[in-house]
Amino acid sequence: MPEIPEIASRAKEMNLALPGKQISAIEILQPKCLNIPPEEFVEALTGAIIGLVSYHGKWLKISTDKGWFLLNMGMGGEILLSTRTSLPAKYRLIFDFTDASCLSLNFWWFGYAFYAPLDNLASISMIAKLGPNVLDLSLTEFISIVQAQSAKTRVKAFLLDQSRVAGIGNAYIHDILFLAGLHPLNLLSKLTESEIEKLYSAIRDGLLPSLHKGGAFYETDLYGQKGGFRMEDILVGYREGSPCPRCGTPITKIRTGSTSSFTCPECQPLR
DNA sequence: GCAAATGTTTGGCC
DNA sequence: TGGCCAAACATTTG
Repeated sequence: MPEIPEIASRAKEMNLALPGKQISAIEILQPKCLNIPPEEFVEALTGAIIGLVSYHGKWLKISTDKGWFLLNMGMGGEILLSTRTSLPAKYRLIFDFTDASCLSLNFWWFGYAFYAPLDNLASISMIAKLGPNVLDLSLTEFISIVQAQSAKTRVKAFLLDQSRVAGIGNAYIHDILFLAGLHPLNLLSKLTESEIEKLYSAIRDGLLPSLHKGGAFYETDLYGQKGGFRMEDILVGYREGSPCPRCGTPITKIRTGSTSSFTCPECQPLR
């Protein structure tokens, strides 16, 4: 489940390894994940020289001198930098470089690999509609975004809405809400100023430890190494029945709309 | 062996 | 507008 910690880590690794490499060939095994016909995609990026890599929300943005290569890993997968002789068992897309290295991509369910012209990143609506990267916001900016939401917006729905703040997904959100002491279904409009500040801090405290460890254990880096953020580092997420780290009450798994949430019923009361 | 659940995102319906 | 469902169809768990 690639969210900010994994995406930002991958962007950093790619930035150290990819700039300057020239794409010599592109192999597409799953055309469905593209935004344009495979022939056009190959034509657009073959020969391109890679520039800086950045991220916006859950999207990786790889710049090249021939346009943007945009990647959304969906519900998880691998981005591996290796050679043709050591490819992973499964992949859906391979970029070969002129130095004989190659970047293979796999995602195990949904995922997108898009192309956008250099001067028209906005043509990709999925990216154009994204809100600011959640870790880039100042407290003041965060407060004004929160206050701009409608009266009926629930805390969890807000945090997951990529058009408001980008980068939080349904994995790290469990610990973020726990750290903030908020039930996922509480109304955003009922939060006091100090609760909004606490939520702001909780977002950082919930994401930064994993970011600093290269992402979660269930995702791998460009070289196949697992992330350093382990199950033991998770506070309440996926820990149904375990004691709450603060009060000892068993953590419960509840249904919140079409997603699940893990919460401490004592520390995160529904209001 | 089968059913259910799983990180994403969009679009359609009420 | 929000909530809910279905759709893209892989892989793991009970």
